[in-house]
Amino acid sequence: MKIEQDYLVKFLYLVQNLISKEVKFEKVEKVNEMCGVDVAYQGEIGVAAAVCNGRERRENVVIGKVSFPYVPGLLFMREAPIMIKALENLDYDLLLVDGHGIAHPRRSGIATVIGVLLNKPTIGVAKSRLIGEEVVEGGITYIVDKGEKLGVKVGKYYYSPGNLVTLQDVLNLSEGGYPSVLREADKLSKKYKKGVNQ
DNA sequence: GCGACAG
DNA sequence: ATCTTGTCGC
Repeated sequence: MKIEQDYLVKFLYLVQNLISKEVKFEKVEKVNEMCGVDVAYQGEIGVAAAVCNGRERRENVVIGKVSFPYVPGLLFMREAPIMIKALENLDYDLLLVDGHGIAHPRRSGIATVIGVLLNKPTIGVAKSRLIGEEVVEGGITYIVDKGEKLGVKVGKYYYSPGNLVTLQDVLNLSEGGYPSVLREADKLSKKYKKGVNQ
């Protein structure tokens, strides 16, 4: 029972290492439609909300039981499934995910996993640091781990590439403060979680 | 062995 | 993430 857990963690680490090798760093072109996704909880029930702001606002809310526990470094196992469901039928040029991208021990945070699985440009936006140190260079605070610049910290938030974007793209986005689509997704998920029980 | 540790 | 009131400040 305990051995199974150890093997599962080892297996998931291997999967993350493979996913990190699939990441592409390319400049994002023409971001007309941007989308943000977040999850709120009411006990074991997760409420995922995706909000997109393009010519017209589009949003999805998915409610379901989330059984995988929160394990630092393995957040994708808990939230990626319901987040991906919330993203169904939505179209966007850039996706913002609540959590880290490559600023992760195995360069495979939830924004990276989702970006590789969906083959979409993604950026991870987190409220706290998972790894690395903050190094200021030329007025910019970078998230550095083992000599690698993995992302930036702007204000109280940490931004890092998920997939199909460059560090410069991340810098440009972060200059705008906390992204409205994420704020909207957060608000929407918390709004719906209240009506879960009754 | 001792901390750190996305949400 | 969530449990939780008021309170200090722009």
